[in-house]
Amino acid sequence: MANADLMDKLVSLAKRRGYIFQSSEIYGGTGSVWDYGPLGVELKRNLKDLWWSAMVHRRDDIEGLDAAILMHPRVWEASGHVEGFTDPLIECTNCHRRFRADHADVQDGQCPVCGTRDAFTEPRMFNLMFKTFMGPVEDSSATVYLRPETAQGIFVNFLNVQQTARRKLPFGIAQIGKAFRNEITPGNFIFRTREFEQAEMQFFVKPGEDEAWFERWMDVRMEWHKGLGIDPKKLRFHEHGPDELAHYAKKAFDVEYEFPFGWKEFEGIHNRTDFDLARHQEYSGKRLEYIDPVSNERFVPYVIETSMGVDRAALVLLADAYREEEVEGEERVVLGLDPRVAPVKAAIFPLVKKDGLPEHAEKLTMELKASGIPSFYDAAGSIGRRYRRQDEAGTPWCVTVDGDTNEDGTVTIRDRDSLEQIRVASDKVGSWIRERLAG
RNA sequence: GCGGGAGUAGCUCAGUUGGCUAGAGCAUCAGCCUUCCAAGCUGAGGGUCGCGGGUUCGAGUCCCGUCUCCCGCUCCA
Repeated sequence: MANADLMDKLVSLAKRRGYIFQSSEIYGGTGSVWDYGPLGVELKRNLKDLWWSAMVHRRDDIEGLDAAILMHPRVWEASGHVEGFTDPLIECTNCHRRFRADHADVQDGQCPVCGTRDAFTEPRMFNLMFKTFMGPVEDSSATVYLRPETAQGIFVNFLNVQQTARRKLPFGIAQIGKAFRNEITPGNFIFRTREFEQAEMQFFVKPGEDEAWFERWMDVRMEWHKGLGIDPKKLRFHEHGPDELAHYAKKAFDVEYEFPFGWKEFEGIHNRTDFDLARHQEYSGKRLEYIDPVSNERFVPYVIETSMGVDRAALVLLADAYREEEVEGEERVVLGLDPRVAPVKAAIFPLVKKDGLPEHAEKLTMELKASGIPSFYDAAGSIGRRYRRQDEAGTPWCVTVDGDTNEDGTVTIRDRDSLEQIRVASDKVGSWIRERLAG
């Protein structure tokens, strides 16, 4: 399958099945903003819940946080985003390429691409931060930014969390939330969007221990991704060279996935050193030091950051799960999602619409839903058609109520991937599914 | 923002030099049929042809404007 086609098919399937819609579609759509539909929101929630479980609930060294999107404007001066996120760009009026005006290769007035001299436009400032106004009056004194990263909410709360949670180093603070960037070049579906969600963890360590923790978090995060069933051959690390490093980072590794449009980052692991805390200390005038309770040593901690793009990770799951295959001469489209992230866990069918089978199947559906297993009842069309619908939606198990159910109380559970069918007592379906979700 | 491409049903598209009430396949829904992998039959719903203006007896089609999307231009989660 051609890769370009794969993205088109993914976008199409995502819309057809209710995973992802373009924002404000009835008005013609809004570029690079997407809405998650009934199935998409479940996928994304499952993904975030798994992350939170792994990073917060199942660890004893990380606290959670949910900081506000709007922050004091000075935060972004301290963080370097007011300066670092503003690029003076010039454009060659001959070939229409754009360049950073402060880069050396355009200082002589010659376009490095087409060679035309003195054909540049005046520099224009592109700030990647969204601005809005705090309060009813649109006055510059009330200008605030939509956060371009969630991390700063963690840094400004470092002492609050450390003290209230009575934490000793090393420990981390985790948070999931929206961030906003006025990207010049958004695109590739939900890969680069102007509104996006991050799942971030900032791990505070003693300076000198940062290198070792960096390595450990690289391992932890890569193992986590593999644990979601993502094809290991399509996962790799990419180390940032000196030119690529963000203004806050001393060392950075990307977790990359081989998307249909190439290897691209969907999580970053950064050694942010003491840059952020030190800058906030400087700009706020407040001490942001950690005092070691044993040695009474004072220092500004170093920070190891793991920052996952939730939307990108969702795209990884979708792209990795998508496959087309043949079953008995017929083509089927399957979203082979891990059952833990699959929006619907079980679809319940009456084999035929008579003999009380629909009533039995509806009752079973409600019982499963009541027990917390997202389930879906479907009686429309042939059994094969219903299997195909669920394959495409990513549902791992289909449960069919048939004539034998009336005799012995068993139903057929059909596995999406192996296509194996087994008989299970109707009242044991819930526990059968729960076992597999846990394992 | 600049260059290029494109807007007709949920999706993929057709629609002649302007000319009947804008069509097809798939999908969806209802009914029939059907005892485990997209069978079949009958029927239904769904479109102000992106939007606005103009030319014309008549515009999906021609003209002008406008909006939006997609692709490319050191952006990073």
